[in-house]
Amino acid sequence: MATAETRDALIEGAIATLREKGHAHASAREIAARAGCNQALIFYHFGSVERLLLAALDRVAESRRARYQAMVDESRSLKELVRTARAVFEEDLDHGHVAVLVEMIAAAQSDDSLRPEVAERLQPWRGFAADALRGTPAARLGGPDELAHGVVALYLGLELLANLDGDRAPALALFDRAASLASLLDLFTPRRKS
Amino acid sequence: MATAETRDALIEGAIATLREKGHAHASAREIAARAGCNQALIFYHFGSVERLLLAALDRVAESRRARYQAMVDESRSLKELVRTARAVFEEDLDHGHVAVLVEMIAAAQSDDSLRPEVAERLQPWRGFAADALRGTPAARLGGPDELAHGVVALYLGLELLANLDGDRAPALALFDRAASLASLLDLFTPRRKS
DNA sequence: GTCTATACTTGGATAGAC
DNA sequence: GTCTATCCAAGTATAGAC
Repeated sequence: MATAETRDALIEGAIATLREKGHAHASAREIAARAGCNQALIFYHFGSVERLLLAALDRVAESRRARYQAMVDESRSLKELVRTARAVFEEDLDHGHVAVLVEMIAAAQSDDSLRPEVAERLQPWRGFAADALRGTPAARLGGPDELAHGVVALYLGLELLANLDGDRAPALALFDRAASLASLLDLFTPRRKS
Repeated sequence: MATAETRDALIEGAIATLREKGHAHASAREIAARAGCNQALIFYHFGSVERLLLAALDRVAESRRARYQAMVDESRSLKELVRTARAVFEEDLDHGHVAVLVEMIAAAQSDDSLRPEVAERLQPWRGFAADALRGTPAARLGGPDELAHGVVALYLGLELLANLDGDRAPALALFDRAASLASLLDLFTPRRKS
């Protein structure tokens, strides 16, 4: 098989494994089985399991970033932004998109070689969240950068709790409260950036 | 040695290991070395490594709950509550108290046997946060239960990001913004619960 | 209650045939 | 480029001596 196809299958296998089994059980043998190929190929193509997992993280992060960008572009008010965020949150939970990210972030917490790699790949998210808030009435509540940091942290925390409890209702209720608050803020500054 | 002392040493060893090496490297051998005793004793006293880790989680969770309760009791306004929360957040980061919790929550994400145990042990935190907010002007922004869920999620998320980046400044800046907002809310409802 | 010794399992990684 | 075979390290858990 061509190199590109095998690499692709391995990356998809790694994503599926991280999502369903977590970083702790994302072994070379498990991933290779899902990719339908041999365990040794991981080391041939990626050098180590860790580097394959980082490639998987790259793919998920980019795919989600694109999705979030589209979400922001479609929203014409802060309230709309919050409501779409709620929909995307459910989408992420249903498909386990963010679960992959959370697994890698969690694993990086106490792994010195993984930490800088994961941190670098999470960087765009903060910039993205800051852009989304800029020009929005929410920016009146604080600097966009600080607010963006909080939004990312909250999103990750809500994902963590929703998976833990197997119950997304509290998170969704919070989104709804935020939407009410947002529509209030929209009254004073109804228009978003030019 | 007496049973109680060995159990205690093992629990402390488990806490230290979770904090410094994470759940992935919290093995029986590593923990026993820190406790200054033999690996086999873990199975004699706790039955399995997992059950020892849960005992460690119990101890940390209870110790933090007591600390947070004291913090809430000392605060006379929402602004004071936020400022003390900021101080405790730094305390948690410095000593790695919440790191232990985060490790267990993260590990529980994709471990069917761990998930319900960890979820049960996190339960009091939401109730605690809800109590802290009740009677506070923050309750005007939404139901205390929903808000409490958000506060816990945000706290965990901020811890995750601060450890990842090795930089707590963005989190602290966020606390400061929240304090400003809180003092504004205090103007309208200066007094807390009777 | 605590130790040593050991059985058993899983996983990362490499060598070498094809 | 992909496979089989294999080495080696690390981990859980138990048996049995002390």
